[in-house]
Amino acid sequence: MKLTRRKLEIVSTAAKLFRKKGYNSVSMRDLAQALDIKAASLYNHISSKQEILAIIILEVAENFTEHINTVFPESINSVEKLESVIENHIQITVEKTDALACLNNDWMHLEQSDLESYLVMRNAYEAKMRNIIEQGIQQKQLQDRNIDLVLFSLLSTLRTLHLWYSKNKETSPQLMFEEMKQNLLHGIIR
Amino acid sequence: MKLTRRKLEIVSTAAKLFRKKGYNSVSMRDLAQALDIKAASLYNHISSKQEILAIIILEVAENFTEHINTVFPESINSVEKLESVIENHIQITVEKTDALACLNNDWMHLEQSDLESYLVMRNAYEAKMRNIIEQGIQQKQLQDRNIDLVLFSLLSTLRTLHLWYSKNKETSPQLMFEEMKQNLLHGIIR
DNA sequence: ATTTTAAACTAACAATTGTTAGTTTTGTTA
DNA sequence: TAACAAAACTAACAATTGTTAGTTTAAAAT
Repeated sequence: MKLTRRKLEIVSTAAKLFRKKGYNSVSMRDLAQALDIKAASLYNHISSKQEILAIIILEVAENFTEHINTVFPESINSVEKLESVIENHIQITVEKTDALACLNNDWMHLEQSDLESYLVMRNAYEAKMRNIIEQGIQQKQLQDRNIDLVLFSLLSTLRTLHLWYSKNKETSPQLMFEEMKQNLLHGIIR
Repeated sequence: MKLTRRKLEIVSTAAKLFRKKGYNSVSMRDLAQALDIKAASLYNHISSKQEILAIIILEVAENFTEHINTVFPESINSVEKLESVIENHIQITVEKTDALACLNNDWMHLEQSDLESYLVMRNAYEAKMRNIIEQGIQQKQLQDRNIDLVLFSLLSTLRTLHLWYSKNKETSPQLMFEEMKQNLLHGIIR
């Protein structure tokens, strides 16, 4: 089934609902009501509830994958790479807030090959981030710390930034970028 | 209903399951099966599924509340206060991993007065953290940044540290504390 | 004007949900 | 041993779940 305009409406409405209550707490009747139609009518456009979740999550996951691949092979220094990653996370946070929240909260409800695809992408992403950090430590641009905890410190904040943004939508991406670069890379102590 | 030993077994088993799949994806039959009894037997010990969730979440929330109240009035400097908060988050992460994950993922499925209690505690906690950061900026111990984003940068990582810890259970709390203090307060750049 | 297509509808299904009622088993105390 | 309490059981309930079949309506193409 291809992505018609109506199907995209369904998917983005679903993302909004899934985000608030979680995939399993939103029934097809809830979703239909939000679109002012009956539940059965949804099946003219989508093949299953699962398909909706997969579309939402895999699209964002692919965005992350694409970006990390553009930044990875270049020989710019690792701090610039990290800045580019931060910028990308902010952009996705701003442009695809609901879908990003779904990815974070409901990825474990994906099934079979979709779950598989997601995990492959996530693992590859983290491995590449890890490489950037390792490179930074080797080149003495980053502090010599526990790599996994550095990686987690960065990603945990970047991945959940949508929680902050949804309550502060007036904030410009530029400001968020400058502030987060400081907080994450330089810390908060004077 | 008071907390007997059996009831605690039920609650902690539930926390483990809720954590993996989310509150609404764990049925009372799932929970019963994990305890090797029938679903109806659970009701000899608990009054509802909701009660289980409330016990899990409110207990952890009270732990955080108690700690921030011990650290708040003292006149130690704000960086030491932040270090104490970090230490407390790590301790709860290590000692109550499952319950903490439930709190993070499923608080929105609390109902009525339990949801109210949770939100009151969470708001109070964030307000006190905010005060500490404000004090730190005034006293020139912290960088003069967007306070809300500084607050979020700290809390987002501390709140989700259980995700890292559950895959790295051999790590000592001491090491985690030292590394996270560095990452969060001093940043990662050399 | 007629046909075709898209997208809604009603009605129903089988499965699963949290929970209750009433009963039996188990282990402890009188 | 008899009595009691704790904790399991079986059976069932009403509500909700995702989904299907078949039908009607509205819009677009011929």
